[in-house]
Amino acid sequence: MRGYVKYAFEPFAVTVDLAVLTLRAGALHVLLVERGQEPYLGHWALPGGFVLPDESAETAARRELAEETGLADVSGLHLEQLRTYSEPDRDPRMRVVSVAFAALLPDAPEPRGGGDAAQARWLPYDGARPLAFDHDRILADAQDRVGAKLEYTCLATAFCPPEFTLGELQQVYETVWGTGLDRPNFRRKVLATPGFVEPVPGGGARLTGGRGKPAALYRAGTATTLHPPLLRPPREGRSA
Amino acid sequence: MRGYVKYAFEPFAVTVDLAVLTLRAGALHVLLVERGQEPYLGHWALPGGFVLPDESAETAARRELAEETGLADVSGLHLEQLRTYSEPDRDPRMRVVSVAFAALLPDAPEPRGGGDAAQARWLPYDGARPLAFDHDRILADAQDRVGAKLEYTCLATAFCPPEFTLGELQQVYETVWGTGLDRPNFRRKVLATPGFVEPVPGGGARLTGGRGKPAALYRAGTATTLHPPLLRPPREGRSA
DNA sequence: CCAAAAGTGTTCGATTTACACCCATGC
DNA sequence: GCATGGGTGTAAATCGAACACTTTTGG
Repeated sequence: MRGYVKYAFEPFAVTVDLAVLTLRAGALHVLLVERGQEPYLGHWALPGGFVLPDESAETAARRELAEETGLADVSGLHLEQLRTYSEPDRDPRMRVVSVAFAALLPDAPEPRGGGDAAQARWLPYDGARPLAFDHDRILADAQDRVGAKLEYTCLATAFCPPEFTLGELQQVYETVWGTGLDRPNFRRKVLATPGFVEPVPGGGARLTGGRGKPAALYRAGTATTLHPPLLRPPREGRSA
Repeated sequence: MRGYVKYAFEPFAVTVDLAVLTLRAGALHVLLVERGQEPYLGHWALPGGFVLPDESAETAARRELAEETGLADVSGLHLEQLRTYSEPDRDPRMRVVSVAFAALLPDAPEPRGGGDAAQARWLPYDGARPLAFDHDRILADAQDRVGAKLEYTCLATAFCPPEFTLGELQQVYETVWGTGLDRPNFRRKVLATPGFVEPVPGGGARLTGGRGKPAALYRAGTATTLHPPLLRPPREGRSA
């Protein structure tokens, strides 16, 4: 039956592509690199690269994440496999199967070009289209997935620094979903979910808008799923 | 930067693995093949095979599904990418990256060995462990995913024949979740979701248990997501 | 004092749950 | 008749959206 002889089948190159998302100035931003060669010369693309012979896709993704962001420690960042893109014609040069990942960053230091020659930059989520290859699709899939997971997981804290206010957490939801939320109700839902957030021991507080009452600080809790879920407000235009 | 020269990097074999699930006699069953060679000789494994040079992983998965089940038409079956498994040591012979899929079947005809030599068989979900390679993990991931998607999508109808009763639909939920559901409430929730199911035009009915009132027949509707979701009853043992 | 942001309380209606009850069929 | 499974009704509890209100800060 299945011949496992090396090279009996056309070999595939296996790469990872990263949709690295963060929040800057209240807007969703993506880490992109400008292509310096054909095809898609001059287009923006998702950062990524080959999976090395002794790496899993996850390992390769975290290595690329460190290289492209220039961050010293990426071990705490949220990195999650999205899906694999394997259309035969997705790279015109050869057969490339790409495992796509979504990564979520709390703050957004301007990336320092790491090992790679191409400089990476943060761009607004809606800017810079069309991207190279099928990266528009990958990026859209990443945003879909993240938006959906905010509903029933504690993923939102991955966008926040180690200590954050409930207002900042709410902004994550509002920015990714593109909707407004009622602050009192949001607060209650979050605090009613055990393990979602926990108050910082000292009971610290921080001034957010320069004015107003300082907000209490929280840390991410240990829970990973949300019961009950924090559902997106239903889009208008129901077929009632 | 990235050298795209063929064979500049160790090539990977790319395969698909299928977790084909169905309901038989009120229990979840999986399609498995018995391995006829080392490694894992004699162990059960998920069906699967190589992605051919001109195929996407999705195309390869549907081809394998047809071959292994022996079904004439697999075009209507639910097939969904799960994730990709790429640990360097997952196959002791060579580097194999596998894109895993979950497939859902309504009924369970005993598989006729298709193009492949190894005979495929339906086994109860909990039987036949441990499976070959990392297939235990893949299968567990498939069940997790399916169980979760029942909550907020119309996926349950993928386990049902073209015409089904609400009792049968409820059994899908109960079997996959391993819990009991209140029939009157289940019925109302399903019917209150527009596009989940629609009554069969003639208004047919079918006797289910040999006794009792014949149940009305429904078809799968056009909706794909459930609003509001049909949440799993919370496991006992909350930290109240 | 005013504006702004955090935090608390309260109301009202929708949704969920739990259970009682009626209907149609085979034996 | 009675067991079995389908289908309807309903009251109580719960949840969630909406919004008024108080608190704490900077100007």
